[in-house]
Amino acid sequence: MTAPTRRERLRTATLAEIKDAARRLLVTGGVEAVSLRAIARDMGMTAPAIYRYFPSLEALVVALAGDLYDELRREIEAARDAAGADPGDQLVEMCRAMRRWAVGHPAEFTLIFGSPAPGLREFADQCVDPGHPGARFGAVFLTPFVALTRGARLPTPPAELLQQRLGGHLAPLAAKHGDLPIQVAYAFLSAWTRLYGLVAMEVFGHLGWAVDRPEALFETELGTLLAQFRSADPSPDGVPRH
Amino acid sequence: MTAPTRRERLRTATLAEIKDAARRLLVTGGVEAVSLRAIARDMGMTAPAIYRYFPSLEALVVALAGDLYDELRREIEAARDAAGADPGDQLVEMCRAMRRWAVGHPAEFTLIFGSPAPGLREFADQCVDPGHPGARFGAVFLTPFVALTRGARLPTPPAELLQQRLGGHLAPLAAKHGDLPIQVAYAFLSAWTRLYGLVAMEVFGHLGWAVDRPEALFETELGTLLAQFRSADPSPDGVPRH
DNA sequence: TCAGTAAAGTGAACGGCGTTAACTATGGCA
DNA sequence: TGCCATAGTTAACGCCGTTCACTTTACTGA
Repeated sequence: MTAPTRRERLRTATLAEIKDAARRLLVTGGVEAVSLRAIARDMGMTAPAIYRYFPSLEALVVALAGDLYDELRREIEAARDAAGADPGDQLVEMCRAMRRWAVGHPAEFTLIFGSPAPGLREFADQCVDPGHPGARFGAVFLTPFVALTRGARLPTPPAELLQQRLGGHLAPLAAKHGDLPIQVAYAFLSAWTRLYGLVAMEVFGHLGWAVDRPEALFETELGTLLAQFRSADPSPDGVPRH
Repeated sequence: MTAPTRRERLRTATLAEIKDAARRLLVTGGVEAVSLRAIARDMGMTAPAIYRYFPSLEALVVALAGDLYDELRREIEAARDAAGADPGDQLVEMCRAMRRWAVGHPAEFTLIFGSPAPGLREFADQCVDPGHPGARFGAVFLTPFVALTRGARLPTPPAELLQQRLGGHLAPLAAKHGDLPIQVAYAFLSAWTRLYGLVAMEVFGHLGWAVDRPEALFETELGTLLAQFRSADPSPDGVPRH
């Protein structure tokens, strides 16, 4: 690990400046406002110069998306670390941090979790690789979820039924976490899609027809969701009651 | 209601042709492939001519989105009508029709349910108006859901708690369906966000890290979802509790 | 029937975009 | 000192939405 040369320092500084400008444009005008010419204008440069740093606008946007995954993950890790030792508390605070970040950074959330802009479809597909920023993001949720559900009777169909219906189709997940019981895997997926659906609908403006303060719905849903998984309250027959 | 003149007939025909071409471009290249010039090329026209029919490209895309809502609604109504009289069966088939349409028409689904393209944010906001295509779409689900949950003990927090947490924030929904018990309203919203999350994640490619056949997950989730609402466990007097 | 008019469509132009190609300046190294 | 990879420039091509001035076409009323 030798010290970076002057050239290298300049290069990484310019690279960061490009991504900063791109982020600024993303925030103020959405992904369609991110253009090479606008970035270059912001930096006092000309557009073709950016091709020394990224092979295309799409590649730049993909790199930005990777950074955003990492930023969101760090945010959620911080919420987890501030929540104490109970995995249920940790998950609640992580979900809240997720929504808080999404609502506070709608353009960024849209970029990584919305309908994929050109080039981001491939980025999402590569998420099976454990080193992918999205995969590392997801793994953060999995650990406390496993701890929470350990020993709990999960509100899912019985394992045999899941195995029959779903067993052969969880290959991507099993490749990374082969030791996951199928009930836990299914419960995790179910919870994740619920969380995603709620947050995404709010950020995309698809809840306005029903709710005028989505946070209230989120908190309610978070409460019922967690109640289903708390090991203190195992439901006797798999159907949650209140 | 007089017969349409020849001019009017030509006009509506051209209008339909424009939307057809736009739809074709949407399907093959996503919303960013829909351009006035490409549409005009497809029709053997020049781009400015389209301004006789739409004030802008955005307006054209919004009109297309409205048509798509109607198309999806008709598809789902057909599935309901083919499912017999049981509201549970109806809902299952409607959800399946929803996913089938979404997976079969990813670009169209993305346009109306994805992160909003320019101009579609406002379109989504106007969804509070009952005449809005999106509102009419949603209403189709509500009717059998209310029938299904009538007399059932819903797997939600008790009505008092919901009233306290959520009561004041369902104004948009209450404006159209003021007679809806809060437990039913909340259960409907919860179920809808679950369905949305699952289908959207599949269509947007955000499930590839976990599942290689999303339909299996969808069917499993649909089963557990419906099991929660089937009136197999009605309150003793057949009257909804709230 | 025919003049007048409103609608439909054209062509040129403006400024924006991604991208490529040819070219210039410059920092770092043998 | 001389070389050369690197970073940056300008010019250009072909897209794009949109506007404007213009022409063509179809309908209407006297």
